[in-house]
Amino acid sequence: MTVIFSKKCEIGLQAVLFLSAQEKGVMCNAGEIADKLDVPKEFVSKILQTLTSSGIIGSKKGNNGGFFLGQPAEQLRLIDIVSAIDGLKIFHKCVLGFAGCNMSAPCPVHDDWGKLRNETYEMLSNSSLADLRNQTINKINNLYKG
Amino acid sequence: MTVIFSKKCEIGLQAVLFLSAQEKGVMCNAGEIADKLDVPKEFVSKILQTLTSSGIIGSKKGNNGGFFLGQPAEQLRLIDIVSAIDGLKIFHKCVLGFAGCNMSAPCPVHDDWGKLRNETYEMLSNSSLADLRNQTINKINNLYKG
DNA sequence: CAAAAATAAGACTTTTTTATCTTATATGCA
DNA sequence: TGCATATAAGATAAAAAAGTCTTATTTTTG
Repeated sequence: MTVIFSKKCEIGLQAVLFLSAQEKGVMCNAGEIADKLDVPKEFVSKILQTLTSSGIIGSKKGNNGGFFLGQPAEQLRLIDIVSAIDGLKIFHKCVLGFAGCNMSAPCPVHDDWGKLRNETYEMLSNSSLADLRNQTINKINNLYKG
Repeated sequence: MTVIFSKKCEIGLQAVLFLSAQEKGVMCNAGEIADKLDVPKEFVSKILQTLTSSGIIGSKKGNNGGFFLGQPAEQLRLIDIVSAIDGLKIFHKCVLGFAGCNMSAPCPVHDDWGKLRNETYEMLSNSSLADLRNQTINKINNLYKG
């Protein structure tokens, strides 16, 4: 079980962070990304296709091709990747799973979770990939391969 | 996709809250709970078995049997149900899915998520089902059946 | 122009999760 | 005692998610 995001989304987030840590203009192929993140190449490849079609990353076919950020790092946020892969439903659903959870019929943690959910959303949307770059580079350079 | 908890866990939480909203000594059978929560009887029944074996709820077989809280509502917390069904791993994993995420190699949201994760844990563990009772009763009386 | 290397696309397989079915066992009551 | 009605338990089925494979297409380079 993942924490909040699906496996696909986690890998998508990691892959885009990986790309954002590269020097501008540098392209990475699927094999390289898969190797660094320690996930199957075909799987990461498929996820990157999704992100390509939504414009978050760009791709170039053929020899010496690969993937790269599709927009300036200043304009990309983690929430954009989440939105493209898992969608934003989790930011509107009751954490206890009650179907009709709203202000007039709130679940016992409705307000508490509402606050935490908003803060989670902010965590993913208030910083651009450019803002996160130093931490991202540090993480990418210390990837753990078990 | 669920928010944080598996479907089983969500239904387990809802079912236990449902039981905690009953008058003391009142027993509910699986059919009744399934009907109110709008989920299959056999599914809720199976989840209740898990919770029975972990002592969170009690059960009585036979005619007029059913399920009931296995401990005083003052001693039960939402985190106990989560722990019994999904486990507590999600409170130790990186939200972006990085394998070796720790203080010396933190992901770009390591600290932010750490704080939110702790507050989520507190949300689920600082109140007993007794503390939540009024809100729970209100919710149970306003269950939405789509 | 041909070969090599890369992504694109979609079919397919496997694994996990969710849901259902069946049989056994326990309880209460006529 | 026998029947109706519960849960218990485990097998099975269905659905969803994760992962793999194959073929097509594109691009660079010799």
